[in-house]
Amino acid sequence: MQDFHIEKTDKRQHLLNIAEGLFAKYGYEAVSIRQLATEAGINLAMVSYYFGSKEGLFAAIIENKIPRTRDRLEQLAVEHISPWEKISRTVDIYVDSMLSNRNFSRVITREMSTQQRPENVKMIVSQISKNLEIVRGFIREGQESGIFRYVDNEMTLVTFFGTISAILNSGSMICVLLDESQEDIIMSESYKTRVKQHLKALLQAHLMK
Amino acid sequence: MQDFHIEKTDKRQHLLNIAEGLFAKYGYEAVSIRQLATEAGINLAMVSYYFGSKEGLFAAIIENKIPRTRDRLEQLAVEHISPWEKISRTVDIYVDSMLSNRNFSRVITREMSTQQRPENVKMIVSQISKNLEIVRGFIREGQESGIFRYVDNEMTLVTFFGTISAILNSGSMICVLLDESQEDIIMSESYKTRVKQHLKALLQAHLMK
DNA sequence: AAGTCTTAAACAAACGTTTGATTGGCTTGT
DNA sequence: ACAAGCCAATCAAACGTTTGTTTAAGACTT
Repeated sequence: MQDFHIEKTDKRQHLLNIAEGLFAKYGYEAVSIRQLATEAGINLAMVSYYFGSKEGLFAAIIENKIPRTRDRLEQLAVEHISPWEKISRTVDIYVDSMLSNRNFSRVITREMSTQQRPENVKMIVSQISKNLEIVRGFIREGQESGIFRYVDNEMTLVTFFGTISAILNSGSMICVLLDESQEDIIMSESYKTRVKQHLKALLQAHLMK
Repeated sequence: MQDFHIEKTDKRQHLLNIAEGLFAKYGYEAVSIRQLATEAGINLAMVSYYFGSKEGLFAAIIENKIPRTRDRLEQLAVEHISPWEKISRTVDIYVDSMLSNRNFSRVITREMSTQQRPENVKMIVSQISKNLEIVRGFIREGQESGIFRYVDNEMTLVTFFGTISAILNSGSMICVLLDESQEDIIMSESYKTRVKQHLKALLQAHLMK
């Protein structure tokens, strides 16, 4: 069921995509190089040839795809809109990017919950924490201008990311909760809208005076 | 660094505890039977002797420790207290049980996010969803008696569990966020209190009219 | 003495990685 | 223009480890 007509230059990227999907589904250790090679339609030696090692492949997935969310947040930071509007747009940005790059987000989440490859964790944390700092800035802004309550800002951020992570990582649980049979409902546009609406309502009630 | 004076009858349980910790830390596939045996101070053949296989050991961890949260929730359900009081006590129950059984909760979370052993996922989901049903009942109760808003109930539950899961699984992220150096701050009693307070404030603002 | 527990050793299978041969396109010297 | 040389890409095969599991003999308990 795989594509045997892969463009030469895209072969490497094709392998990266396949690997991302398999790692997201089964976890790093559970996916063998042979499985990767078979599903990507290449020889297993090519993995080492391209990336040096299995770990090299994994690192490449992370490095090549650290989301470009930062740019969008920084752009948001300098706009002349209300703090609440910034929070609201932050919800849009994160739900869109994490649910659109579902596999990647799951790989990242699982890597963070493991203490196996600390250098990876450090790198991811350093990236994400910069984003968190920006969002925390939005909350503070609202508080200093008197329209937000003084809540537990850090825990509020945890709730924000925790909600999205839960949606990404507990697909089968969500399906039972929503009485849905198919898991890919999570990817649908209407579902994204629902998640956004919920997070906005939640944060508005929590933050706004 | 291991205990060489293990009570005979507790040897099996000791292995279960060690395994739970290692699986939580590194993930199922990344932990070998040899590593398990060494850290538990037993012969590696004992794992198969006790549990038949590595998967058997894993299943035993799950089966022997499906949290007794249900009993506490069901007891809560029949008490004559306000719906909000029930939600508030639910927060206490879940934060206590999940943060006190941190390793177990992490094993469960990771198992759910994987599509490796579907029978395990099914079992876990069926257990948890019963609990969710009870909590959802509390929310409905509040809505029908007119003191709760009609929010997105399912998403609210996702936020509830997502927040606690994020705390359990993203320890290093949280530490950066809180400017803490040591990870075991998460286990401290004062931290538990903080999580509870946050969740209660959040849910109150979200739910109460 | 019987039966349970414990052990070191061995097992096949699967793992990530390396090797050496082969290919095919590109440059180079004439 | 064309053979020679080169280099990156690709492959099947084999490498040495490590994996989970089994075995068969020994030790301990009752």
